[in-house]
Amino acid sequence: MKPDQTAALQPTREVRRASAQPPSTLRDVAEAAGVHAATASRALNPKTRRLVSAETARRVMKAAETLGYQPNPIARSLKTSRSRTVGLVLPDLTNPLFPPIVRGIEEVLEASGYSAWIVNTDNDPKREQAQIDSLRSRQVEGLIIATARLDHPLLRKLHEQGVMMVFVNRRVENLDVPTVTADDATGISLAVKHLADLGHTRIAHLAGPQSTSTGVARSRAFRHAIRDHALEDDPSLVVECARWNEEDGAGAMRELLGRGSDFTAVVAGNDLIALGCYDVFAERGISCPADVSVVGFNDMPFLDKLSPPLTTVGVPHHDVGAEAARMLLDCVEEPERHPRSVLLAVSLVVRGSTAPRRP
Amino acid sequence: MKPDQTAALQPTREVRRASAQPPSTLRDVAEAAGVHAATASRALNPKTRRLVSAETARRVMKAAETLGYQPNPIARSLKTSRSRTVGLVLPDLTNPLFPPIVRGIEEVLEASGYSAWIVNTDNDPKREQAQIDSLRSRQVEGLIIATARLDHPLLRKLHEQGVMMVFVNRRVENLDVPTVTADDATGISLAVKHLADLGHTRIAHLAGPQSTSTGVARSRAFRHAIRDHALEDDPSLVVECARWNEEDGAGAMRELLGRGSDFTAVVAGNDLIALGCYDVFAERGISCPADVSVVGFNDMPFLDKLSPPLTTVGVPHHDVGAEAARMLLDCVEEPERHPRSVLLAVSLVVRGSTAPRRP
DNA sequence: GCACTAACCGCAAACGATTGCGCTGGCCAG
DNA sequence: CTGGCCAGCGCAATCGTTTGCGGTTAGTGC
Repeated sequence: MKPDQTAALQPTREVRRASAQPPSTLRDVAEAAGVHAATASRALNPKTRRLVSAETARRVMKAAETLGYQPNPIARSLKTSRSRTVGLVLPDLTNPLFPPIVRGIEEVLEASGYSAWIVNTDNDPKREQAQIDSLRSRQVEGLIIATARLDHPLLRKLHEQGVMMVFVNRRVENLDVPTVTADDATGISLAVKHLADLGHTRIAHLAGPQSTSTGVARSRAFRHAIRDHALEDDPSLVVECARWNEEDGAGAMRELLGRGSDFTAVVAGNDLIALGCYDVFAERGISCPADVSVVGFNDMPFLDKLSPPLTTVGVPHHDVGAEAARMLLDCVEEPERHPRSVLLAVSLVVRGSTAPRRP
Repeated sequence: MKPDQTAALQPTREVRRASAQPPSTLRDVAEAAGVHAATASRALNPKTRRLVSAETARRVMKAAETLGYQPNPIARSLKTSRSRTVGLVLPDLTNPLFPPIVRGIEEVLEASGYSAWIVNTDNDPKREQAQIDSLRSRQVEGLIIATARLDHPLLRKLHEQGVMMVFVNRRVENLDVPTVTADDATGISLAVKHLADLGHTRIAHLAGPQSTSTGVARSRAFRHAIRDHALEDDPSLVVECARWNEEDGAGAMRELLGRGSDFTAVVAGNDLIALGCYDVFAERGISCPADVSVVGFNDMPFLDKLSPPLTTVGVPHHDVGAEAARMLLDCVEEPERHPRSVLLAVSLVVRGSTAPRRP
């Protein structure tokens, strides 16, 4: 090991290019202002500034300004065990559902001087454990979790340990953690009403995983809506997908067709499941919406360009993220506050995949 | 300020829930093994393990094991000014092009014990500057940059300062920085050949921003391909988009139609620009591919479900990311190595948006 | 003129790891 | 028997901040 005192980004390549002088430290500022580092620290922090005289505060701040001083977050974290950082735990960034949420989160975090560490779990509990461990060792001050399952021992344990968390989209059973979700129930109800208004009476449901709160909320809402509109309540018309993706959506649709019970419309657990239906329709020469109407859930990007454009339930992803971030920051600021949860309003986005029932 | 020595994630809420004992430190391990912290440090690090006797090394490692010791990355970074972290600078995570690249990057980083910090710049130089500053202050060991413009003073300066970087998708003019891109030239050439084979002779090009290397590479390749196939080389058939998005794609298509020069096919700078064309076609009752064929670039997700499914050139996004990460790690490991660049092979993905020219 | 207080500021100890250097003891050669 | 060497380990400094505590100064009341 040769001694290498250069900062991380300064390469060891010998006398490489222009100087790149090392960033100035608090000591530099203090020296420039003719005070002790401790005083400089207090002068720079608004919360402690009243502990130093106005005059020295001014001098220190000017020195910091001219030196272009930027506090070293690493050193600060080490001392304070805070990091102005939160962890963001996603199943898979590749799902177009998440980027808008991420943007919403980052927007409000940034306004408060925080930032987010994004990790993917691929729905693998081992990975999830490892990623969360890694986040915690980096001193994140809280977690925004998008991977919750109804039965989720890891999250339960974290909560017992007092880890600050908020859930997005899904929640854990009997766990009193702030959650922000779309209003699944009215979303589904809007969808069913829309189909009922179009004359459909035998409506199928490709439910999301019943291991997730969202999956059960939506399928429960589906049953209720069916009864409310006095439509045909046939258990053989609902099939569950093991995962929220196209593949399982397609599988469920094949299963449904295989059962032979007829239907003229389907409400899918989410947009990806709906896309799975599209695949099967293409396979089997079924026409949408002529033969069967489909409605999705989420209104993920580019659905309007599909063939046919997918009718779906629009949820304000950006707001979901923003709200979650706000709640997490609230928790961090005043941990005693009782957890609230918020339900965001949704709206039906009618496009081309739904049509009146063929007479 | 009340004294708060609890770790970041342990709440101040009084005696909240189960204990959540503080994570064990190197000293704890050392004590348990009956050695000094320095020795424990050496024993735990494979590179320095030969400095301690095999026996003590064993004892220390066992102690670490039973205590569940996890080194504190913050403290380590502070001391070593390394972080096992790289920065990932994107224009906008919401662009479906990026998530697969991100996954590729994370995959190889993870294998080497690194992880990535993702930031968005929204194509705003101020934000870019701020975000990169923030990354650097967090001691990232290198940057993967997806926001390069041909003329990019900030990146040029960073390179002069010796900051480790690799570019993805785009490069900076006259800057000798490792880059991984798709093979734009053959991609465009495949597209043009495909259209020529279908009988098209007047082919338009909606070029990407000429401020980006990718934009100029693709439009240059377009001109060459046109000449190679002896097609009509009419300057009024190419219009430039200011940004790589649907909106500007639509604008460019309107401009093109406004010019009145006729054409039967268009190769778009990327998929989003192509989607912009779809919008305008819908507006004006133009039929694709009957009236005009369209080919995109990138093969972003879900294009196969569009109406019509978009013919495009497929680029291995995941590999782009993986390769970039590998190169960055190489740079970090041996900074003297001369920068290589890699060009990844592309392939034409023929779908429904291209058809033989109408007689 | 003295005691007392408040306002300011510096000292030094942390936070948890890494690392140059120096000390110890055992071993071997002369 | 002595000197030298080396392996193995501990000491202490260090990274850049934050913060409890104690010391100095000036100001006030009597």
